[in-house]
Amino acid sequence: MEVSANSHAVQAAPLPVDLADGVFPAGCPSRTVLDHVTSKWGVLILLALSEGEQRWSDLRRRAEGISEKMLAQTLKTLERDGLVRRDAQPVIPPRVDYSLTERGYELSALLVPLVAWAFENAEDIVNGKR
Amino acid sequence: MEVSANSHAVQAAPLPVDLADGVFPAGCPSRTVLDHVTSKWGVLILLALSEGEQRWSDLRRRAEGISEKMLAQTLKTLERDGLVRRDAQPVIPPRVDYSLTERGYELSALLVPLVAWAFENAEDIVNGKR
DNA sequence: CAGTATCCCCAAGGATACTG
DNA sequence: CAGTATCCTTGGGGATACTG
Repeated sequence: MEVSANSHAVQAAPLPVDLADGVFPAGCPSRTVLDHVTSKWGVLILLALSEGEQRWSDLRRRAEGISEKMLAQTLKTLERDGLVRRDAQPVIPPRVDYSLTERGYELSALLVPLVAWAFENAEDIVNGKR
Repeated sequence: MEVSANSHAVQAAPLPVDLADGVFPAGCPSRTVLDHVTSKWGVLILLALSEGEQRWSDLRRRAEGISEKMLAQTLKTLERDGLVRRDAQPVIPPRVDYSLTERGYELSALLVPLVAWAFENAEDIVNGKR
């Protein structure tokens, strides 16, 4: 696997949002959105789609280990959130393409570095290396 | 609440990691790390700590809604992952400070924009606005 | 103050079968 | 192919009580 990223020490960025007390209020919409977006399968789907349009069966294969139920559920949630677009062709057998909306792309651009970081640091972390 | 961030359309960034088939292998360490880091409470704790050292009781208050059990569990996981440092003073009553390690800061620098984005888009998303 | 220890429950999510 | 429907289990996680 090829890896290329900025692994030089990043200094703590000042919070762009004022979260003085309470990182987020308990019932806050941001919590919900964050939960959708950072959900186990949500991240994987969003990431897969960041490489371009994919069919249901592609996504099933690429998000290795996902069940049909969870794929359907995750896609619906992301679609409702306006992050994923569903394009169903009226043909037989059916063909459905999933892709990111503009907002979805915006998000994936933030997700990609995070996932790349996880990928790069995974070994050290699970092995307890500092 | 004060907000300042780059909300102009971000174009799809090319994936820095080659994930040709399978976003991630099922048993992959990155999956584990990603799960820790993007867990419901993990994000909130990491974010709170990105503003500096905090005590147990601070964290409990700031991650509004968290139970003692989940706070303990989340902190332990993050500590094992080398993202959070625990500093216990041998005084009575006990005083324990939590802070980010260097790796933790590196991560939080990636998390902050994500959370900021969620915060900015939350309203539109839950209201179904495009 | 900073946690542990227990009990307990519900719903997230897997497996399987079926369908337009 | 692209899903839906159903059943069923497990463990995530809340509430509460206790402790050094």
